[in-house]
Amino acid sequence: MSRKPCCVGEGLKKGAWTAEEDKKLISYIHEHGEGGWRDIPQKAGLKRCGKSCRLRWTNYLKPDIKRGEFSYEEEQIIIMLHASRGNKWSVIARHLPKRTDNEIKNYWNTHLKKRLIDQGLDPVTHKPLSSKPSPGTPKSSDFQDDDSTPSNPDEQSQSDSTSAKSLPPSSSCNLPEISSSEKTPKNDGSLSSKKRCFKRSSSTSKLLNKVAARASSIGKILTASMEGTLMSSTTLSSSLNDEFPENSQFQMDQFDPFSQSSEYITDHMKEDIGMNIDLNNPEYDFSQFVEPFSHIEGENIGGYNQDLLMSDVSSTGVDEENMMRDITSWSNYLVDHSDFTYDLLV
DNA sequence: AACAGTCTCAACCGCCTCGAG
DNA sequence: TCTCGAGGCGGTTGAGACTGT
Repeated sequence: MSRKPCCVGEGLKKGAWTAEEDKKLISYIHEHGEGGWRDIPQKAGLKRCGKSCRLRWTNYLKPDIKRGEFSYEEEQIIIMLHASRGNKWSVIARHLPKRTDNEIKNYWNTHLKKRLIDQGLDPVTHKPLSSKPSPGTPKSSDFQDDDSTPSNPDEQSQSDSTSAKSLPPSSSCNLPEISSSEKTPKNDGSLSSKKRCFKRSSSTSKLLNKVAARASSIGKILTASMEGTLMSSTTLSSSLNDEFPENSQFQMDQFDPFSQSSEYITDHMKEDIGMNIDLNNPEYDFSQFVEPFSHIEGENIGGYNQDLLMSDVSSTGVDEENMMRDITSWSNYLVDHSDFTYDLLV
């Protein structure tokens, strides 16, 4: 069955939108609301097709869209979700409110994908590109075996995405602690950029462990969410965006970067928030863990709640178990192979 | 300063899904 | 059940910006 293109029409304009066109579209939607895209161009006095209007609105003009550089947490969420879902940009976008699927897709293609390649990882499978195992390749015991099933059997190219052998990407060059003056997005992934980012400094180990701790935190939250033990609708971001307190266990002088386990770090995260909890206890009510964070005022990039995750998981038919294996392995990897992570990138 | 090569990302294209009739 | 159309989705393109020589 063939269908005529939706945007065929005499005199329809293409290409970049002008400020005048934007103004017309915004004005019309403010007055009449979204929907009925096919009729909008005529009613709004635009020589565009309805589809173009919808895209312009949803991707750029909508008032609650967040623009600009992606935060570290956003990057990690994208990478992890991509590892388990593949190029399901709209699914990934649901976990990053205020970001559009188009923006995430672009960011992946121009930044994150290249970074994975630079690190010797296949951006599709998240496995090493070369058959020869690299010195820091995680021990096989760090990852589950290959009985994982594709997250989406329809996508052969993604068939390995959920493999628990997936190597965790280390996006260390985008660590939030890198000063903004040093962080030149243009050069992400370039050798010079890497060298700049990874001068062996006193903060390197600290940063790597922060990465691992945060990854671990994300993993725990996702785990709890999928298990249904994440009771509150607290946000992920509030637990992740804030720097560790000054007296945190992540202070450099107390830190042995190569002997930490994710459990160690998680334990000290718990100390940081002043709670005595057992995250490894399957009976543990995870809401108690995230509760303190939910009181932190301010940012909310997440809106990363249980309902969202569960609806996402159920709608995509992802293998939750394998996804969590990946996340856990990913965070463990960063801790257990922090020396390799460093060497790889320098 | 000029040119060529590279990068970024807004926008487009075509297919898919879903709901209404 | 089938058809049709609106909206959604992911892949791709290309203009403009940027960088290197």
